[in-house]
Amino acid sequence: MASKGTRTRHKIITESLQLFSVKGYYNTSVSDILAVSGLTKGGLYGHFASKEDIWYAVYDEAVSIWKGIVFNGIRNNSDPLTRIEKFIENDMRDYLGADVFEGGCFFLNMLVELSGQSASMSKQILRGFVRLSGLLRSWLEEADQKGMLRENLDLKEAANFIIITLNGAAALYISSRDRSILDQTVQQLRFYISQLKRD
Amino acid sequence: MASKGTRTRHKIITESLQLFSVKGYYNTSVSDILAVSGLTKGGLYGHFASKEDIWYAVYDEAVSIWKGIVFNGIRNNSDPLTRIEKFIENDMRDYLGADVFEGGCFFLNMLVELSGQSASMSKQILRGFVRLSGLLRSWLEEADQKGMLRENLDLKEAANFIIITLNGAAALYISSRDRSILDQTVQQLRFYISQLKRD
DNA sequence: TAATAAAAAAAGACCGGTCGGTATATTAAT
DNA sequence: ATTAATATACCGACCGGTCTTTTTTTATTA
Repeated sequence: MASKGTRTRHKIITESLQLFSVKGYYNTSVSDILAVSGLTKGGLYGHFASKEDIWYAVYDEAVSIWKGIVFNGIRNNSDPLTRIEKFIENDMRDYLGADVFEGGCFFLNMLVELSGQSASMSKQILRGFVRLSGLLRSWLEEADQKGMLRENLDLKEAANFIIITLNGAAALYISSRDRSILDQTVQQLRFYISQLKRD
Repeated sequence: MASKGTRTRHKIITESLQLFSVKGYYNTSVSDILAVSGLTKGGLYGHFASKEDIWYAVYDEAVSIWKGIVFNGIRNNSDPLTRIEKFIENDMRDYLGADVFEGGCFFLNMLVELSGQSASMSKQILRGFVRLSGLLRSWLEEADQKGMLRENLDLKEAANFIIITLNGAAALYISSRDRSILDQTVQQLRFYISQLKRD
C-alpha cells in the first residue's frame, strides 16, 4: 500500500483537478483546495511548493485520465479512419459526455484561461494538442498510403480541423450542457471524414 | 459632443473589454481597471454599481464591435452560401486575425471562464451564440429553398457545426497565435460547405 | 462674454475579508 | 526513535465595495 503521504498527495491532485475544471485556476483558491481535501495550509504545502506546482501535477493526472478514455479499444484496430472515428466518439461520449471532469474539458478550459496569463502553463497544454494533432495526422497518412483518401488533401490541416472541432464542441457543451451537441459533432465529423475518402 | 461622464464611461468600457479579453473576468481586478483608465475608486463606482455591471456593458460593446466586422459586405449579397463563407472569412481574418481584442475572441474566452461560475453571465453569451446559429441556419434554409443543397441535410446541425468550428479555431489561435490556424479553418470550412452542395 | 450657482464627476481614505505563502510546533506513521 | 505528515498562527498584499469631501463640468444668468 502506498504511504500516507502518497495517498494524500494524490487526493489533493484529483480534488484540485475537479475544482480547476469547474472554477478555473485563478478563481480556485488554495483555501478551496483545503476545504475539499480536509487539510490545513501546513499539510498542503508539505506536499506542494506552490499553487502552480499543484497545477502541473493536476495537468499530468488529467492527461492520464483522458488517455485512458479516448484510446480505449483503438490500438488494436487496423483501419486508421475507423480509429479516428472511434477516438472522436470516445472523446465526445465517454470523456465529455460522461462528465469525467465536472467543468467539462479540463484542457480547453485551462487553455483559454491561461493563454496570455501564464506562458509556461499554456504552452504545456498547447504542446499536448500539437502532439495529438501529430498522432491524428499519422493516422491520416496511414490511410493515405493505403489509398483510402482523395488526392491533394492537406492532412496536417485535416488533423488540426478535427481537434479544432472537438474543442469547439467542448466550449458549447460546458455552457449549454446539451448532450445533443456532442452527438451532432460526432455526426458532422463522421460526414467530414467520409468526404475525405476516395469515391 | 457627449458629456464628460458619457465619454469616461465609454473609456472604462473599452479598456475593461481589453483587460477582460486578456486576463479574464475574475483575474482582472477593479484596480487593474483603475490603472488603465486613470481613475480612482470613487470615480469608477460613480459610473458602475459593481464589477459585474461593468462586464454587462463590456459584453454589449463587444457584440457591437464584432457585428460591425463580421457582417461587413454581407447583407447586400444575394447568394446565401457566399454570405456564410464571407462571414467566416470576416470572423477569422478581420476579427480574430486582426486582434481586435488583445486576448482573442472575447466571447469564447468569457464563455469558458464563466460557465459553471456565473449562470447569468454565461447564459448571456450562450444566448448570443444561439441567435447566431439561428441566423446561419436561416441562410442555409434559404440556400436549400433555392435548390442549392443536398437532400436530407440537418441544417440546424450544420449551423451549429460552423459555430463550433469557429470557436475551436479561436481557442487554438489564442494559445498559439499562429495565424495559419485561421487560414486553415477558412479553407476547411469552405471545403465543408462545398460538400453540402448538390452535385 | 464673463460671472455664478447647481449638478455631475472624481478623489481619497477606509471597510472587512481573502489572497498565496511561511515558520514553527505538534502529532502520527513507520 | 526517527521521520514524515499535519496543525496553527501569522505575514503583507490585495480583493470588491462604500462613504464623504473636493474638484470640475455644465447650464444659467448678467
